[in-house]
Amino acid sequence: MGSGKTTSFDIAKRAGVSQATVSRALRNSPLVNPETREKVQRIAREMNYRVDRSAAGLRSQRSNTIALLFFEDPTSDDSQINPFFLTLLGHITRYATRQSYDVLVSFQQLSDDWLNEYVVSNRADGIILLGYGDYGRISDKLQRLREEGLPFTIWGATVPELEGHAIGCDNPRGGELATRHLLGIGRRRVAYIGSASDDAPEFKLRYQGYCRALEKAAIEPDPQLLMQTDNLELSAYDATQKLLDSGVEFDAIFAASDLIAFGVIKCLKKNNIAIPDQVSLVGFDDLPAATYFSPALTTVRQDTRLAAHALMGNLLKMIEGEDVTSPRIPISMVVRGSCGGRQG
Amino acid sequence: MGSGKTTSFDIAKRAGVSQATVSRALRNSPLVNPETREKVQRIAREMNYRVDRSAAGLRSQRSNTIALLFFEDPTSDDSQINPFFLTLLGHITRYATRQSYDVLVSFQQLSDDWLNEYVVSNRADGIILLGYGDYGRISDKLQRLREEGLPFTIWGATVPELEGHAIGCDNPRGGELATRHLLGIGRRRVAYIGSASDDAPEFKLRYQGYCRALEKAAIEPDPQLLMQTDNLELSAYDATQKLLDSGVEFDAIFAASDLIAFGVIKCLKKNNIAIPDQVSLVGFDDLPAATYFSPALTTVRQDTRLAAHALMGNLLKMIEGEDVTSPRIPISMVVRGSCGGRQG
DNA sequence: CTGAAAGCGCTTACAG
DNA sequence: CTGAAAGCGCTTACAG
Repeated sequence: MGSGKTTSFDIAKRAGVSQATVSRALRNSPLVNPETREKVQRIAREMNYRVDRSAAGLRSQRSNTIALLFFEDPTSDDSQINPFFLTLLGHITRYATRQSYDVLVSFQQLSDDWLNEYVVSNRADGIILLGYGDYGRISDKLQRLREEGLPFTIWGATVPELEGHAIGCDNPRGGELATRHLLGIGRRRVAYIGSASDDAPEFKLRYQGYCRALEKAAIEPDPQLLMQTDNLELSAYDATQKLLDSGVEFDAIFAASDLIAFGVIKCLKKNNIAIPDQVSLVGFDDLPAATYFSPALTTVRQDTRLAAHALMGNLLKMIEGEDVTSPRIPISMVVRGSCGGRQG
Repeated sequence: MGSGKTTSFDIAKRAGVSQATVSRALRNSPLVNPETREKVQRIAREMNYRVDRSAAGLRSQRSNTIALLFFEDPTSDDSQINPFFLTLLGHITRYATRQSYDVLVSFQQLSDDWLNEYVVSNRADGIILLGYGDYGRISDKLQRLREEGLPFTIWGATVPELEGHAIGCDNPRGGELATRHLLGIGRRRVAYIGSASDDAPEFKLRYQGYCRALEKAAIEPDPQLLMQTDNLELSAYDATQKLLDSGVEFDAIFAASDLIAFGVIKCLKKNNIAIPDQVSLVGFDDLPAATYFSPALTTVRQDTRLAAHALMGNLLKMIEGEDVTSPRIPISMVVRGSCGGRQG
């Protein structure tokens, strides 16, 4: 037995072939004779042999690993990850496993040097970036990554500069659908709670969709009905309170995300404002928790499974050196009780 | 410049030292002269150099990576991961980063061969197992891992056979606290919804705590008030309906987890049973979503940060060959509106 | 279809 | 404190 770990040489000796043949057989190379392959694989199984990933990675210059980086808002405490990205994590990981890729997970600050940290060190063949962040601050980095040809995809607004890299849903249409739904049940004073700035492109696009729906209904967007907030439940709670305190009248709210909608609901309840009787509400994301409230939250669903597959699919193509384009991830309205109207 | 990637030899040439010295300097070896170290590190920074992880891993036989394996219930669809473990994921990942470890995430079936897959292949130096599973089916595997000396920790009941490996909270005390709280506000017919079988040791322990609290109050546990269900919202919904249909009277429910409590709430609401007026409810875990319901859920909180640190801390000790013991993770009651009584 | 050989880029005894 | 050398366990031209 010896004391060392089992290597491909041990398998080779036992199988009566060369070590190179063992390597080929285990990787199902078509070069190797089927019978030889079977024999080698059987012996490898019997000896509980596993290819050493470090050795394979060093020689082939491929880690067969992708890094999944979550951007953290430094303002949020460290306990909560945005549930939307967590759903993505599940789909991405399963998809990766099916493609024989490992997934490395890490939380990063926007300012960190993840650019080199992962790909240059051969820890990962490519990276997926997740998180609503201050895009302005990372766009330089993304351009550099792009120029250096490092494979990466990112969840966000599908801007032309990041064609193929950026994957997102049709945010303007989502915003328009949500707002049109509120108008369709007779609401006229629809507030928007969420970001509408360049720092958060996807939210800005949702806001633009909101404006478009209003304009199509011949309603002028009222700046007093725009309450900017970042994507946190607590911030949304405060923003809602501010809207209430302003005394501006409104009969509906389009929350730019479900997380924001949750903060809105808590604040309206606190102020004894009835949903949907006094105020109708639509969110965005369709988090599992959207059904926990009474009434349950009407929201815009993004297809997270397709999103995950696009993020991984494009990344793997880039790793293979293929060309990619940015798909638009489908969205759909999920009507529950928080709007009232036709659905009661 | 050349076309190849930057290696430690390139740094060595530029710094006028040997490649071995570069290696030492970058790893902050005390063997190297401070000035030499500074110089080497500066040049490495300038050249954007990163140590190749595969090469380092191959040579040192250390991956500096831990694998985080989630057991999936094959019955659940692939979208939802138990939020409790997701919280653990966050804490574990951050802790690992601070210790310069990478975290590999994967979803596994209980039956998979993760035993060899990760550690033997040198993909990870140790593994953390997460998931309420059918312990009976993996206890053999865990014993084998243990005998082979492969480093692993697991979230679960702290049984003597897995001393040091298993990390869990004081489940019996949690069950007892929850039940005592319900008795304290005057409830006498307390149902238990959740598993009470050997397949799910932590839930069984919570059930035992429930029984103990009842017995201390001179109440005989009523088998009719025990509704077994696995740890899914939908299953819990069905179990609650079954309890209702049975016609057995009850004035309180101890749900073995928050996820189960969520299913209970939905079912009680559907049946127009008022919480807490007609039925008081306590959960277990204190998921973020516990505050989304009206009334908010009273529950038993587990300190997930300490849990994560214990899982990682013990694992790292095992990797270093040190001895470990299983700590008990602290719990506490979080009283919200779902019980009524003193807190209203 | 198979084998002998080279070499991926490090870390770590060993020697000084 | 530093350097020359070995070697970790593979994959992959190259030759047959």
